[in-house]
Amino acid sequence: MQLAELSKASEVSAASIKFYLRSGLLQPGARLNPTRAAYGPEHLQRLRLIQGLRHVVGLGLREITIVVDVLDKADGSAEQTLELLGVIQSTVLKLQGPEVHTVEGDAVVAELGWPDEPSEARNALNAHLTAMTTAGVSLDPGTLRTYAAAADSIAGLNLDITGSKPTLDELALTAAVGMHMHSQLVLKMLALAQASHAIRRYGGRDLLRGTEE
Amino acid sequence: MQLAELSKASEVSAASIKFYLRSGLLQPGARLNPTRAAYGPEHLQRLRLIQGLRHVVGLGLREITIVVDVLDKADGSAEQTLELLGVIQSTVLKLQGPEVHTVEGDAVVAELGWPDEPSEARNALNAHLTAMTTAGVSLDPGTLRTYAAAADSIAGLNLDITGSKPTLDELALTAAVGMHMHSQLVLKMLALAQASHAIRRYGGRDLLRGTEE
DNA sequence: CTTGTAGGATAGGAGTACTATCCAATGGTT
DNA sequence: AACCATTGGATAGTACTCCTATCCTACAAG
Repeated sequence: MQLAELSKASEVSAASIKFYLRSGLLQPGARLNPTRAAYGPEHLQRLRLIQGLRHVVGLGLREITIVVDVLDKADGSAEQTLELLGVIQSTVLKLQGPEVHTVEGDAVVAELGWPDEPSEARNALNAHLTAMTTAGVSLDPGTLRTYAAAADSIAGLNLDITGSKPTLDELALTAAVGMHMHSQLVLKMLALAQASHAIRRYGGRDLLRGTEE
Repeated sequence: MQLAELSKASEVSAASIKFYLRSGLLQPGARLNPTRAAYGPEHLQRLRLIQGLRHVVGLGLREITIVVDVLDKADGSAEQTLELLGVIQSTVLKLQGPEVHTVEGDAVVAELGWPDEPSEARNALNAHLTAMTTAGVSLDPGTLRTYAAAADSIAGLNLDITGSKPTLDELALTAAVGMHMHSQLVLKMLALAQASHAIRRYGGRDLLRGTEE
């Protein structure tokens, strides 16, 4: 498979593929001669990963680069898979900061029997809980526990699916897209709940059809 | 309050305030004479709304413009408050599309006794459920119901807080920030859950501390 | 009457993600 | 063996967003 074919198969323009090659997002193909290179299915998969992270999850190229760099170093061992998931999480969460602790966060971890170890994700949760309190966004412990329980079951399912020996690219994509989709689902659910409560409270009829500009 | 003071109070540079004025995000101040204008608390609040939508929720200026345009037309009546909430939701959800229906979505609405009316939010939920199915992201009905119940209680609290006659700017900010914060909370919870499951499964110790590049 | 700051307008800059163009080498076709 | 479209590599340019810097004039306080 050469560039033009790869472009057609992936629905990414040849110019963009070249750009990704230059940016290091895509590994160079096997060189056939000084002016030709062959690409394989792994390149197609990588392009799918890039497109998914870019357009579904909404990551920037710099963040995607971080993920693919780990992918390119990984060999599929358990350790590296774990590290990969960690990097994906850090990247999707877009967070790095000092270690933070919250009683609520620790309570959730203890309650669900999650391993009590520091991680980027745990820190992100604690930092976010702090931020929510600071911003004055209400959150009762029951809701937090509800989220945690839901997350617990989803995470199990997610890893089950991705556990059937997919490529690391697929694992990465599934993990990132899954987290993002669920998070967005909650956003939409909240909007609908808010709309529903608002209709009850303010008693509108069909005022929520949107902007009819 | 003149420009310099407003800038100091809001922590937004004078140049940016001028830019927002030009963009119509901020109403012009009361003109004292051809080269001077006075700004009031409402301008400060508007700036806080802009900053929150911009940097917390991550909206673009075009989207923020849509929200403030509605705010500037609204008078605080129930109808307009409802419309405002609808616009905020449409904007935060970044969605417009054809009407979609899903059995799961309808089931949730029926189950929680939400008003069975079409809305942007409801459509967004249905569209998203469809997208999740298409993307192969697993979601069992129990989890969906869990989210819905959580959203239901949060929405109630949210409107209670915002119900104590705040300004419309505050209402808008609270609604948008609240939705976004909860959605991000779930994202972080999912990451932590996934990390925890992965540690159990792949048996790492402290491999999730992140990218130690 | 001077001087400094406000406010307005215009242009410029930084970041991101491509996209278009050019070019020499090549390989398939004739 | 000659030809010509294509490939891949490199460079520069584009489109968009969100500001930021500069310049200018008027006015208000001293």
